[in-house]
Amino acid sequence: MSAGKEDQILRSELEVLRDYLRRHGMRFTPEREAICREVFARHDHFTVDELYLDLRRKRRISRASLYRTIPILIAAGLISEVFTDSGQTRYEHTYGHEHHCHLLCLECGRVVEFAEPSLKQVEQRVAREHGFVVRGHRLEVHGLCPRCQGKEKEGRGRRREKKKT
Amino acid sequence: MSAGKEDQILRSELEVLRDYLRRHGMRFTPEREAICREVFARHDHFTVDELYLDLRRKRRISRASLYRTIPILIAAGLISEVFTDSGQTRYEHTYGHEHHCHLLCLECGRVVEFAEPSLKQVEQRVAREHGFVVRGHRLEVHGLCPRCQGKEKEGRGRRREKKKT
DNA sequence: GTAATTGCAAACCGTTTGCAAACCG
DNA sequence: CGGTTTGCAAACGGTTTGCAATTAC
Repeated sequence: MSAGKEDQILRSELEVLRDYLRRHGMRFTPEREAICREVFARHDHFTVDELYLDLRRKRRISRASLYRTIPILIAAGLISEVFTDSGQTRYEHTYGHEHHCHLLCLECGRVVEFAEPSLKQVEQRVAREHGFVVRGHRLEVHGLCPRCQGKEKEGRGRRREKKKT
Repeated sequence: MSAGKEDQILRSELEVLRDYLRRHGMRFTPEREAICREVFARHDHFTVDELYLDLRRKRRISRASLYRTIPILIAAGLISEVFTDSGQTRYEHTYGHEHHCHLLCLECGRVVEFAEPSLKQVEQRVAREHGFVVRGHRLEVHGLCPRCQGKEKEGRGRRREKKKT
């Protein structure tokens, strides 16, 4: 991703967004600004619906705007999809942060972030070998967290939970 | 995963399935057998629907049986989810195969598999540091394949295609 | 002014589920 | 036989989309 360039002044996420929009003939609207602010205000792995409910408390906004804005934030290098959890995609803001990987508990869904610098070299090697230009990577390590070891259900993993209305 | 244990006689996937089912008080039905065979007959990253359409040509089967059987095959260590592509989950059979990672073209969806033995150590280190028991990992490297470099649309990636009926 | 964007509601589509009939052990 | 599994069709739920009204530039 384009983040994490050290020795370089970091523009604010809003500037990045504004620039991206301008360069693409798109408009910098209050909705897009609010969504971007909200995304950088939280420091978790959020779903579109969580974002929607929080934003909704502060202003008028529709889910459609969220669904239409998320891909823009991704293309602008501000956020990325981190993983899919019971059918819903989870995102995190990445602009200005070191790249990191995720350790996931298969039983309870707990997430631990960790750095793995060696993956940069893996990226390079693979890209060279296959003629790709690399844009990024995603590493998930799956396992059982301390609390969930032993009480393992020997089953088919977490089921999708019913929506809590 | 439980695959890839060298110096050990490899049971056939059907035996593995039969054992798993018996140990769990479930039945070895012709449907489950057919699904398992089909999964090991193909060597690609398939969606449930692709599997369904192919199986359908050979025998009577319902989508529901597929959706109910896939989690069993996963729990039995025969297949795994590889990635999500325009909203659909793609799987591959993994039993009896060395673990590998995937290099994905963001533009056309092309997939290249590659081995990365060093990830075993990464798994171990992270697991130790956080007290997890590791079950496996998934590494995706994202980029542009040779054909798609340059013609890059500077956009929001591939859109979900309409179903081809 | 005018093309882009928003909100709404309906459509979409992959997946899950209730139920009666079929069937494995 | 009895509890599992199947197929069907309907339900679910996250995401996308058509459209008229609104708005950034």
